[in-house]
Amino acid sequence: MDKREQLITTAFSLFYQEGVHAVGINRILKQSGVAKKTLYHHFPAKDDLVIAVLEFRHEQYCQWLEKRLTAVSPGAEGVDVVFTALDDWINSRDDTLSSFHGCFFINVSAEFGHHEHPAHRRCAKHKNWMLDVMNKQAAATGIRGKKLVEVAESLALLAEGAIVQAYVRGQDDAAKRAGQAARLLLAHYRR
Amino acid sequence: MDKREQLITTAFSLFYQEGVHAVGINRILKQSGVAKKTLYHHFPAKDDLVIAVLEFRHEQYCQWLEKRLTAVSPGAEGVDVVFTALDDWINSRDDTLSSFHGCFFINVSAEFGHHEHPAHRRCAKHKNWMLDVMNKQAAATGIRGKKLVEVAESLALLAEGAIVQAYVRGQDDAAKRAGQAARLLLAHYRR
DNA sequence: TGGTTGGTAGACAGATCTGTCTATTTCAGG
DNA sequence: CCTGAAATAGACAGATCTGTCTACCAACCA
Repeated sequence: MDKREQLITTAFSLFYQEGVHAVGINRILKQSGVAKKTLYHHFPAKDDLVIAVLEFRHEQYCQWLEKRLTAVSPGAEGVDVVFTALDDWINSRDDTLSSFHGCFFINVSAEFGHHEHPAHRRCAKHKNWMLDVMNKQAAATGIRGKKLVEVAESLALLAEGAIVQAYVRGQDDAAKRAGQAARLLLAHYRR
Repeated sequence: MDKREQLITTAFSLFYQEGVHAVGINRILKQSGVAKKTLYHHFPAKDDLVIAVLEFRHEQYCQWLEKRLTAVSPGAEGVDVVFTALDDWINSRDDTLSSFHGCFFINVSAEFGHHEHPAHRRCAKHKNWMLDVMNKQAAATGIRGKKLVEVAESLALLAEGAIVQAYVRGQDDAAKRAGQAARLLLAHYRR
């Protein structure tokens, strides 16, 4: 594996488990077996590594979810797939996305409070993508216009809430509950 | 104001805006005008100050929400009040809870990743309380048994999701959308 | 063959952070 | 009036963290 890639994956696993500010550069170097000079050859500063890690995780997450979505046709069934996927992730039944430690993007947002910070911005972009996924699925059920926006945002809200509840309270059936509510909402909007 | 209290409120405003790990003891001391010895007289270590700050915020938050809830009778109306309260908070129309920077408890959870850590535990406790509020409101509508658990958890999920979306994506109408979905869900469960 | 590129090991500078300690002050209660 | 508790300013120790720099190595390609 490329040294750059090695740094990113090691940094991700440490950042995800312990937080960005709690993990020093030296620990990443030691665990990845990469020299400090090499790190600073690839990244001007730690913050740039953080951005690269966010990019990496986003890519990983997209591929994971989209792969699961290809198994079914878009629409109500797709929405179900999203919530079962979340459920598998939360309960660590799917090892594609490491052991569950909440949403990496929410966690990083919390550490980089200011909205203008590139890291925070990158997190927002991930959440916009998630909303887009919900939008596509909802659109496939035939919902249109203002209702489409409403239902997509509500579905995204439920997904977000499930991840947070599962992380903070350790409630492992949060995604199942969210999926249930999602089905109800979707049925209502389809009338 | 008591020095201890002064430390806690100053620490809260800094922690809330910039994160716990990003704020050093010395900045809290400078801004609050309290001596270092005094801090360590009241708290054995920084972590203990963090716990005290969490306690303070929880108290503040409870009082804020419960005050707003006394204005109406519990039930569907109460649920509405919760979401309008969230909306006012997110859009900083209510200065009881400082300017909106997401949920302090979610943010702190993200920084103290391990579930066994006292700070993380304290955050879970806050979320349990929030669930309890939803439970009481839902119970007042006459819903009982398994359905009560389901609807209360779904409502909590929506509230959580709204706070996160508002924070990470800066979506300021998240609570309105969540309130809308909440009304739908509640109506469905009441049949 | 010789220059460029990517890599290694780790010393080092300089900042910062937590927590301790000294020496001094303020002030309320017995 | 005196004693003890609470507070002050800030030096200091010791750890840690980011980022720089030196000196060296190995591979590749022109």
